[in-house]
Amino acid sequence: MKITLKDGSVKEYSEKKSIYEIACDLSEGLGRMAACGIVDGEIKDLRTVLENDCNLTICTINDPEGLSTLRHTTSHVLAQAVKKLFPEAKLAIGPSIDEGFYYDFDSQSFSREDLDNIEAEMKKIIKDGAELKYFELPRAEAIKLMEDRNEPYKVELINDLPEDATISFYEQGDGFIDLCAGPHLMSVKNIKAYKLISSSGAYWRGSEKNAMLTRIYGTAFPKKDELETYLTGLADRKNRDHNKLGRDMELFTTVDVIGQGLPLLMPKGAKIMQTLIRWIEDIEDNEWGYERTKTPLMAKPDLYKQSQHWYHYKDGMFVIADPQDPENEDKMLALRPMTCPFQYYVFKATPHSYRDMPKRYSETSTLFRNEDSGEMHGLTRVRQFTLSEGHLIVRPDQMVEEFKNCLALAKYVMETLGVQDDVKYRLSKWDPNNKDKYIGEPEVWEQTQQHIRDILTELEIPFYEADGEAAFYGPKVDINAKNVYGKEDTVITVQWDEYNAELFDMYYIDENGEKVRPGIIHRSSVGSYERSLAWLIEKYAGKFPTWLCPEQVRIIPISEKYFDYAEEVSKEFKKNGILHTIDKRSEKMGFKIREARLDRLPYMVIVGEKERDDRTVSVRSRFAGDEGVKPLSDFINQICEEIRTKTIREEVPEAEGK
RNA sequence: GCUCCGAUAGCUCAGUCGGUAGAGCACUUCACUCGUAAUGAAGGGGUCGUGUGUUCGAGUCACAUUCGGAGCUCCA
Repeated sequence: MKITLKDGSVKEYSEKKSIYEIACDLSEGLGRMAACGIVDGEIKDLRTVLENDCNLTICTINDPEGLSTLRHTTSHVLAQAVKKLFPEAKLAIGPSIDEGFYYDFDSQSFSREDLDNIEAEMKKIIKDGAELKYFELPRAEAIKLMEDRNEPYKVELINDLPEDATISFYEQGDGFIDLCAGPHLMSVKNIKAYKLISSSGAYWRGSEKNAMLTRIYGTAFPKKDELETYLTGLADRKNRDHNKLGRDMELFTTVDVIGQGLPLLMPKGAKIMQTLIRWIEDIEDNEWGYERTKTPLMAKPDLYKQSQHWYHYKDGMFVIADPQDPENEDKMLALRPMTCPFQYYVFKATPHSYRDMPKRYSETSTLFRNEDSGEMHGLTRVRQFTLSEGHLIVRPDQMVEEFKNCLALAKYVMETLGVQDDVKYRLSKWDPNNKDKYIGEPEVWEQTQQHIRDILTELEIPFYEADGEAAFYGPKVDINAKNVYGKEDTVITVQWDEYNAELFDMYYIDENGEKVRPGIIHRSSVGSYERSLAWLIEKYAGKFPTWLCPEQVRIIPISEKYFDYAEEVSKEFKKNGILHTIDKRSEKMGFKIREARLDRLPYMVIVGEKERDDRTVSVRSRFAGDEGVKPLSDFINQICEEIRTKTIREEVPEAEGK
């Protein structure tokens, strides 16, 4: 057989050989480092025996495929260690994931101390350096083996495998056997750097109807220093956690008697949000053709019944009963969980000619959703939030163009905020296997999904597709960003809706005087302001671009002798809309500078005798350190320009401090 | 909603075997009037998240509850 290698060279063998044997044949080092193979594009275990001509890439633990093999094998070592220390634990599954691996057990929960003990046990196992042995069994024997070993979850997994599936196992060390499709390293001795990160609960097979298992998360790397780098990075990332930093910086707080998911924005956080809201409202109305609406925060249930939300999300709504007549549904009100139907009724209030289309409505809209108690997180998932929520009522021939415009607005907003490279676009589709969750016809879903696919392709926006992520009335583009914990949040969404115009009997009059159903685009431009603020805190680690800072300059008088001049400077700043304070505390300048730095201020101006006499300021910034003495008017021009253009100046890290 | 962890001064945290609460920073006052990352001194501040129980006695033990955190599940 002829084996074509990655570099294009061809190796010929007269008899069949395993990938491992070929790796060893190529070089002893490669044999030692090999983790898995890619045969004609498919990832294969090293033990796979090749008989026919094929393309073969041999991956080491330094390749992405090899790294996940390493992690997968580490998860087996973890399972072996857990079985040794906690023989009662039942094995569930243990795959490699993005940044490591996990293994689920049906067992007691594990404390940090338990994890440390398990890690120590893993060390012993690795030191023993067992080989992993691969074997296959017919279904009945496989089930028997797992039943004998009292592993009910494995039995269930085998039972659910398709008729023709190969049922494979790996055995290592003193009789540890796991049902597993592989691939795996040849031996556990190649595991050099690993760490158990945390333990938590996870549902068996990802369904809340099933038992809660105990999951252990861990990670593994080819080398110790790579592991160290990862762990340090993990800690650094958590230092940016908006939920910690936002509280430290006095942007928001929570109060137990106010309730879960109801953060209070403090003056600095509220100022940032005000800056964002004013900006978005201005550009939407003045540059992107939107009209503003202001609609009620609550409505009768009838409205949500008409929109179908009542039937899909009643449990997630705050319903207010009439105190005089609490049982009477006709007198109830529900706080709005979205603005869609309110803006539909704005559209319906007047007749519309085809000439006046599209109508683009936007509202800075406060919404209420009764999220389950475990779902709330900082500012990213809350029970009351504010969305730049818009609905475009569009002629069918305008849908594609307007959808593109919505994506363009989202892109412009992200570019201005400097976050455009941190997002992934997702085409969120319906789930053809779960039709109850969605309204409408399969053909319409397929068609609209294809429209969106075409648009993204034409705009050359990289995207991925996901089933079951659509809104119940239509597919959407979700723009997602990772938070510091590596979880994806949807920050902006643009949705294609073919159904609500029908539900709400919306129409416009075409050139023949006929009533025509419009299409609807649901969209946001920064998404939820709370979530966007969280995103920005984490993106900039609290060091916001100047235009967003709640305090842009701090005036630092060298002593109280210069307070008068500081006030004069302050007056000039105020005239120019520059957000600032004067630090009048009886402290040394060095102390005040240190505090201003720790407060992450973009600018400090120091005023003393020289500055007062010359009407100058001595400027120190987060970006360039000591910027020297400038005429006051020059500094004002400079910072006003920076704020007006929303410039994101590059940070120059200073040697000292945090 | 589920599993687990946590809550002590404004913040970060210590508090041993159950014996009546402690540090640093912050805050207030006073002195100093200062030139690019911490001036010095004095002082105030806590019914230990809340409730119930065990106990002669609870920050410490038990139960409940609220809030916070991680993960799972969910997210119009």
